[in-house]
Amino acid sequence: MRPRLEDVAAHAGLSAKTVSRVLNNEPNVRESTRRRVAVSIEALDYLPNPSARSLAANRSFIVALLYDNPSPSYVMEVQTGVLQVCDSYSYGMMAQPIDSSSADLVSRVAKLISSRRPDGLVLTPPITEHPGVIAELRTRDIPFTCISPREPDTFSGVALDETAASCDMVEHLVSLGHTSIAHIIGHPRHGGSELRLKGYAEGLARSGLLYRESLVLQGQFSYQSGVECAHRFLIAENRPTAIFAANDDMAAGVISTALEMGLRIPDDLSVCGFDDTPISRQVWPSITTIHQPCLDMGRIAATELFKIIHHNVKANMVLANYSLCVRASTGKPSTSGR
Amino acid sequence: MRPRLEDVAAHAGLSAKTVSRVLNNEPNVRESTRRRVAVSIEALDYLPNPSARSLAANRSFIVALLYDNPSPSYVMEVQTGVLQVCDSYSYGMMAQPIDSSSADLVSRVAKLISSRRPDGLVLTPPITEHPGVIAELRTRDIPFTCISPREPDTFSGVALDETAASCDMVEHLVSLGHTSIAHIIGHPRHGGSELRLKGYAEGLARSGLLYRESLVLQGQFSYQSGVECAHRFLIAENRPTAIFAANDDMAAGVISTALEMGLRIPDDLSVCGFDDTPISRQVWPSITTIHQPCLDMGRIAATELFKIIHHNVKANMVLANYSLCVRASTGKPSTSGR
DNA sequence: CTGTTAGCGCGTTCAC
DNA sequence: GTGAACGCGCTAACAG
Repeated sequence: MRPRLEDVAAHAGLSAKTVSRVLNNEPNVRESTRRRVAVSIEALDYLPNPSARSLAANRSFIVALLYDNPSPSYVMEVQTGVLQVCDSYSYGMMAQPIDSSSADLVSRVAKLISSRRPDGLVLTPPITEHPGVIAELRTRDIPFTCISPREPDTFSGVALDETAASCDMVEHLVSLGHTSIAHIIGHPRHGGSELRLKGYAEGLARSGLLYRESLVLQGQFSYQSGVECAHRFLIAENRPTAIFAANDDMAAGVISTALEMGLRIPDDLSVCGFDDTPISRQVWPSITTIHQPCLDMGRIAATELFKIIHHNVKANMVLANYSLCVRASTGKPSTSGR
Repeated sequence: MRPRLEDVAAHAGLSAKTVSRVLNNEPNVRESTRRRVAVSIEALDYLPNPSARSLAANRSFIVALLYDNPSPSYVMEVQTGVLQVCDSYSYGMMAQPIDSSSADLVSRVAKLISSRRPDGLVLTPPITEHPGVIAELRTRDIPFTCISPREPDTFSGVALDETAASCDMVEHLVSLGHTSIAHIIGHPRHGGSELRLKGYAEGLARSGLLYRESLVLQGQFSYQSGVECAHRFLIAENRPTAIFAANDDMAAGVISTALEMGLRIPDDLSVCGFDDTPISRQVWPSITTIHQPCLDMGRIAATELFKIIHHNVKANMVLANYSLCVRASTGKPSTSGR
């Protein structure tokens, strides 16, 4: 059988409680005692039983990551980041995919919490948008942090200045000489879509360009929606010289459509995306995009969460850094063209 | 406070043990009693405390998914499948990324098992290849199943007939008229690479074509390795008319390189991949590939695992179905060309 | 078929 | 600074 706390205590010639104190980094233990315990733990190869700990302490030592995102790379990166931090706190992480459009989302989340009893949650878009879920968590007073919520001011966690990033992207296009820049909006239920659209508009304004309805279409963040919107833009009389899609998947759709139509990228059309997902590096030409540090964001969200769980400190909303990745899909508009 | 088992028992006018029996679907309970318990559980909105259950039953009710795979979509799909099955058994799942090339892999796995104490494990490539890990699990007598192990006969879990699939792919190319078909091998530490190479060779043999060393290069499953191998193939005197990459990422690299060089796909070069990952649908032209049902494979691996954990039944090696997805990147070789 | 007793391994309360 | 007794909520072994 495995050694128990009691065995460690016997080995060290101490009481179980003292060993427990050492294990949980509690104060009021002499440093020399601490050492003796550490030696015995090592000697017996002792590891605490998580169930017993949880039962007695009335905590699960588990964090839940809630997601409902079609992008596997996004979820994987965030998950990896959260896991890293959880590991460092000897916490477990449970990945919880959940259909955020289902009518009984709130009761599902409630059930999930009741059955698994996580000590805290990390929420990702678009679950961060759901007022019912937020209300439920706040009512139950269960710690949580958000990644990229629509209104960062009212949450703890991490966000990106997506508006500024989009603005930068537009200015990049303008600096290349583009004046007819189209935008494909992201999924309507993701706060990011709105912020990126806002940044697009701001970028135009700053450059003295007009925001034109005809140059903006609603997408869904999916490759297919990129294809469809691109088609509509590109068969138009006066097609834009650049298309800024609100994410990389849609940008890839734009590229496919353009190539299919025989256009050259970036000579006939510049294309850019957002997120810096693997696809932006794996299509030809490679896509100019905004790097979103998902791994870091997962780490930060978890770190902020542990401030609440562990240190009983108030968590903050941290702003992560983005960067513009200029690649092969953007260039000067051809003077000939059209 | 939450209701406990005892409260349910009191409400139903029964003993705690009887309620416990119902909860765990044990036999020797009258059907009418079962109903009474169910009613009380419903009435009190009772949910068992997982820690207490685990402690008393000496089981964690948790399954661990071990992975070390660069493809986020692969891991996500498998994870989703495993999660679905775990949910249906009221089990939790812990995702456990682990560096399979680290020297102390075995001790890491051992530690992971000792600290989290999962009731079973699902192993994915390339961890399935590691004899030390397998030995450790067998020594500890902890249930596990494998997804796509190199030698399916000696494991339980799920596999694909990757050799047959590769063979089919080659025959597809041959049927289009190709006679000069190159292959890019996958990562050397993945069993699949070997099987796919074998299928490539078989496909050639069946079609009466010669296996030529000069038409086979070692890749790494990465986009970049696809780019490099493609370059070497395409600058050759007698370049192949088709390149079969052992996965989609490498195929995407081949496509980029070919387009960069001004080749038309599939007119000047046919390209195909393996896995049917999202990228195969999101590049232009879309990639002909083999569909690997990762979600199902995750489900199957978990289902087989629960045969051992729950039913104490022997698990099997299940063969999942693949299918050939013919898309836009393969076609007849142009008679003009070259 | 059902109930009783004991204990899983740890943290908490309070005493010293 | 340290220790003893108790209880967390549930299941196992046995009795009936």
